[in-house]
Amino acid sequence: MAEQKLSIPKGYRKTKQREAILKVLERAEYPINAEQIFMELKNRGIEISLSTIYRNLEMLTKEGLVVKSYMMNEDKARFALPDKKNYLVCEKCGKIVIIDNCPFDKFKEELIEVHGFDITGHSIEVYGVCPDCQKKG
Amino acid sequence: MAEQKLSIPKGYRKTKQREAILKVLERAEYPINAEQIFMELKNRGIEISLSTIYRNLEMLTKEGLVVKSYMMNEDKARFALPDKKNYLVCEKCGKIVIIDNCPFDKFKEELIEVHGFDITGHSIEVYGVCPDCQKKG
DNA sequence: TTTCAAATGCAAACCATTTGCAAAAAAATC
DNA sequence: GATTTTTTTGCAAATGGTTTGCATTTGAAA
Ligand SMILES: [Mn+2]
Ligand SMILES: [Mn+2]
Ligand SMILES: [Zn+2]
Ligand SMILES: [Zn+2]
Repeated sequence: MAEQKLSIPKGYRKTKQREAILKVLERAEYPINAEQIFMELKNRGIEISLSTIYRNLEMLTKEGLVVKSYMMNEDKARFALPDKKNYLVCEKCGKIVIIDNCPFDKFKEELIEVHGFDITGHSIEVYGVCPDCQKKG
Repeated sequence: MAEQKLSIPKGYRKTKQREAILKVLERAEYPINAEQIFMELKNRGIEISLSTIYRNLEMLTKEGLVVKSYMMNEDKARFALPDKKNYLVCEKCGKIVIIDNCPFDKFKEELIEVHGFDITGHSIEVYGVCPDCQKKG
């Protein structure tokens, strides 16, 4: 179950900004937004602009290395590595807890047992290709 | 399995705009955004402003009558009645199909069987109160 | 009715995100 | 390793969904 090291996708140049963003996402424990990445890098003394962060997040998302998501009562997008895309959010304090095993293989009761959350709701989005589009190739 | 008619929450006034918004949400087959509600009402000759729509959607969401969500590659929020908050989205054409039974009680395979989608991914968000906050009351 | 808080419409403000463009940096080529 | 080519970056300005201030209208209580 070793963490596979992330690398910049083929066809894209290796820049210190790009690598720094990936490193922050790797170390993050849950989805974070562009501004948080910006701050984290600023704290580490790494020069970067917000637009560069946005441009890279867009690229990484398009390439499938990163997953974009939105949370209730937030108007900013969050980004995370795919293994951190399913999570529990506390309505009160905003605490985020990653769900390690795919929720599709579990039940609500089990989530309650494992995390101790009092679950009040959830939202699920499933992506795929509909029958019509499958036919159209 | 009769659809329970939506009504304006206690403490809020009954206005034609408020009722019109609720009616649009009731008739909608899947989550829609503020602009779509605006257009729908305009087509029906109902006078309303976008800000009134936003203000009401915020109130309805806060009161739990409506659920807000975001979709991939869209920078607008969508709103729907709670029974339409779980759905399948086609990555190719954007078609939205409501998942009638709580996905937590099903498996991916069943979704494939029922809807014929080729499922490529999903994201799940669970809301609740964490153990710490439960203790704090 | 009269009264008054709540709701609306309009325009302006907000703010996360995007974009144009010139300069800087990376990879390719010589 | 210098030169050329292409990508990437930074900055500032633009974008666009959403929010907000305020004067006016409306709902419902009295
Ligand atoms: Mn459900
Ligand atoms: Mn926006
Ligand atoms: Zn909490
Ligand atoms: Zn499709």
